[in-house]
Amino acid sequence: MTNQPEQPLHEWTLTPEAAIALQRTLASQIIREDRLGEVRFVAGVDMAINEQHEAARAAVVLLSYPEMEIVEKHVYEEPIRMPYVPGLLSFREAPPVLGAFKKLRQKPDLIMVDGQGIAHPRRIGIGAHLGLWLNIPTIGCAKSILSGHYKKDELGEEAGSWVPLVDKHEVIGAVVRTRTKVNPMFISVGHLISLETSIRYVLACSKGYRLPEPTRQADKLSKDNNWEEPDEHEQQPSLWQ
DNA sequence: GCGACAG
DNA sequence: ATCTTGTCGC
Repeated sequence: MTNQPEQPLHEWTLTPEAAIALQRTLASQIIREDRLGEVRFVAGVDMAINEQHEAARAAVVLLSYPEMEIVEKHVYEEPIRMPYVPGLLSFREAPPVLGAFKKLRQKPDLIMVDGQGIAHPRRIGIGAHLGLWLNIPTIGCAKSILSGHYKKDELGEEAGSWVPLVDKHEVIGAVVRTRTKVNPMFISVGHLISLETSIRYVLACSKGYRLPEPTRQADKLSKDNNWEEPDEHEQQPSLWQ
C-alpha cells in the first residue's frame, strides 16, 4: 500500500550508465501477474513538451470504469531534466508525471501509461517503472515498437484482434487492434497485472479511437493550452498519498 | 561494423 | 515529442 514512497526507491536524475544499471535491478521486482482488485477508477497519463522546448507538461486523467467518464483531470509542469534517450524514457518523463499524480484525490485501481510496460530492452519501460514506484497496477500502451517483432500478416483488421509481441522467443506484449483498420497499439504488462488482463482492459477502455480513453484523454489534456487547474481551496486533500 | 531506437 | 495540408475512406 505504499504509494509515492516516503523514502524514494531511487534518484531520477542519473547518468545513462547509472540509469541502465538501476533498471537492471528494478526489473527483477516487476510482477507480471494479476494482483488487482475491483476496478472502479482507471487513470491515464501522458506528457507533452512546450513550444519553447523547455518545459514538460504531464497530465493525468481519472476515469470511472466501465463508463469511462472523466472524474478528475490534472496537469503539472516543470523544466526538462534529461534528454530523450531510447530505453531511458522514464527518467525523463516520470518526475513530471508523478507531480501530476500527487494532485489526484482518488487513488486509481489501474493506470494506463503512454509508452512501453515490459516490452523494453531490459523489461522495464516507463509503464512498468511507474507501476513499481506507485505500487499500483499499470499497463503500457505504446503507439510504436521499441523491442520485439510480430507477425503482421496474422493480425486481423477488426478491432479486438491481436497477436503476441515477441523478443528473442519471449512474449513481451501484444499488438492490439483497438480500432478496425487502424494501426494497432503495442500493449504490455506494466506491473501487478497479466498480459491477458491487460489486453482485456485496453479493449474495454477503447471507444472508437486508436488510443484507449485514459491515454487519449491524458494526451489531449497535456496538449491543451487553455487549461486552468480549478481552485484547490475547497477540495479535499488526497487520502491515499 | 550497421541498423534500430517508446516519447 | 514536434514539425505540417490535403486527402482517401467509412
